[in-house]
Amino acid sequence: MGTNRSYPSDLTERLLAGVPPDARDAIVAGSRTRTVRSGEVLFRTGEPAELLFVLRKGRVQFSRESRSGHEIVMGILGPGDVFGIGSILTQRVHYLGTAQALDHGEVLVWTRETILALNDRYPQLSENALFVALRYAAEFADRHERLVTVTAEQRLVGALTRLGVRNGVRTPTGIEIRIKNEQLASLADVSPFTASRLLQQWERDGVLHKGRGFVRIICPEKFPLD
Amino acid sequence: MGTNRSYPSDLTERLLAGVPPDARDAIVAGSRTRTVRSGEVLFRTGEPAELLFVLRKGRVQFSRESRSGHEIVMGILGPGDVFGIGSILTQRVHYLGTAQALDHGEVLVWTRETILALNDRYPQLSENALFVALRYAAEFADRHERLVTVTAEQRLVGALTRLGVRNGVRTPTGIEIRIKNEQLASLADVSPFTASRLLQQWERDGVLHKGRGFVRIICPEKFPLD
DNA sequence: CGGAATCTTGAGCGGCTTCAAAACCTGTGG
DNA sequence: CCACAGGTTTTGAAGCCGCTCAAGATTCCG
Repeated sequence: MGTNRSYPSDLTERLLAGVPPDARDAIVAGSRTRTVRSGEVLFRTGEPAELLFVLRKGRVQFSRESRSGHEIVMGILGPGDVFGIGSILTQRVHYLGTAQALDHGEVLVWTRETILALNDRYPQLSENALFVALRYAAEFADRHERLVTVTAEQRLVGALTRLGVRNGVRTPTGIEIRIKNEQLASLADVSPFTASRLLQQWERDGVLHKGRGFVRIICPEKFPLD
Repeated sequence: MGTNRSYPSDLTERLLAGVPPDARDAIVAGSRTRTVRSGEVLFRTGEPAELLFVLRKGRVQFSRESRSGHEIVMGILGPGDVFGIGSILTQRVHYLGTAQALDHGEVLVWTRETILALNDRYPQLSENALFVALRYAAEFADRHERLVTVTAEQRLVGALTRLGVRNGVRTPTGIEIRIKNEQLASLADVSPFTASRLLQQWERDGVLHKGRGFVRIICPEKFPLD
């Protein structure tokens, strides 16, 4: 099996919630710690779901590629996030997106075989996975609702604030988000041009500061409301 | 507990896959059979997920209401479909859509308390629920991809063919789908006017026949390709 | 038959996207 | 230190897809 004997404070909380400490040890012991380089692809859309991941350090982009070639970013994952959940199923399924590291980082990895055996002993695993899966479903549903109801500007505001809360880091001058225009645009379902223009405008209004590869939100309450 | 002692052939297959027959009996015995009238609401968006459903007869619309008041149809469920999956979680969650019967029909219902107890004995339940949840997530992801990549016309073709496969009934003259323009439009993420115009055009081309509340696909292979 | 729900039709228009090209940053290597 | 090449972002102008809105036509049901 694996090589881990200890587990990080609560970075596996989503997967191991409600699991007693000794069982946690056993489960984490079945994983392998793996470091990933920036840009490394962990799996691709449509591949059989053979591995389960918990992100420890760094960020991972979850995306799809449309046949017209352009990338649809479905989410930016951060430490603690669980992905590759299909691997917990006895029935084989396929990954529904591509996972690609955005930074140098670290993940816990279980093989399907291992996680299935563990789930046999600790069925709480699949229950927790169900919780995670439902959260993903809810996120997709929310995003879809926004896409068909609100304007491009409102979607961009929403995407920025969500990113700020989940992936932003506090700095003396505001909340900094490491993201490129193109990713941000895709997350908000807006063209990169529209994203650029709106960011531009908000920078003039003193709401945020931006540079290549990042946005720093200075004054979130000054975002347009309606 | 409930009143059911027998279970229908494989209408609970999604929920009970991989569960041995005697266990199936026990699980189904924990449910209550309930008939629903057309138009009846089983639960609403945001309510705590207290009940688990398996649809036996009839159809159920799964939808959301945007704050601007208009309805977003997320899916049309048919016999065998499982919904209200959040009820299997120990952690309380909320329904992420509204379930409304479209016909007079019949459902199996479990209370959260019951299904949690059953899941304790038969953890296969939450694994199967995970499978279902991932399918929903995949469906949302697909729909989103279509919305941002293909045209309104292509989405409408897609929605129609999917409906035909899942909810359509064979007739001598084609595959008949019971659906109103407005539902169809929402499923395809198109305005009802656009839907009407396109259907009109396809009727002229002899691809389908339509009336109030239904569409009969005569010649699916004649749908526009690109 | 009346009335409500559903569907159609036309005209107008508007929010975004598209496209091309230029400007801009940033790390690299001479 | 400077120049260069790559990726990234900006800008402007043009256009279009599909939506909106209002009004009318149709169908169904009680």
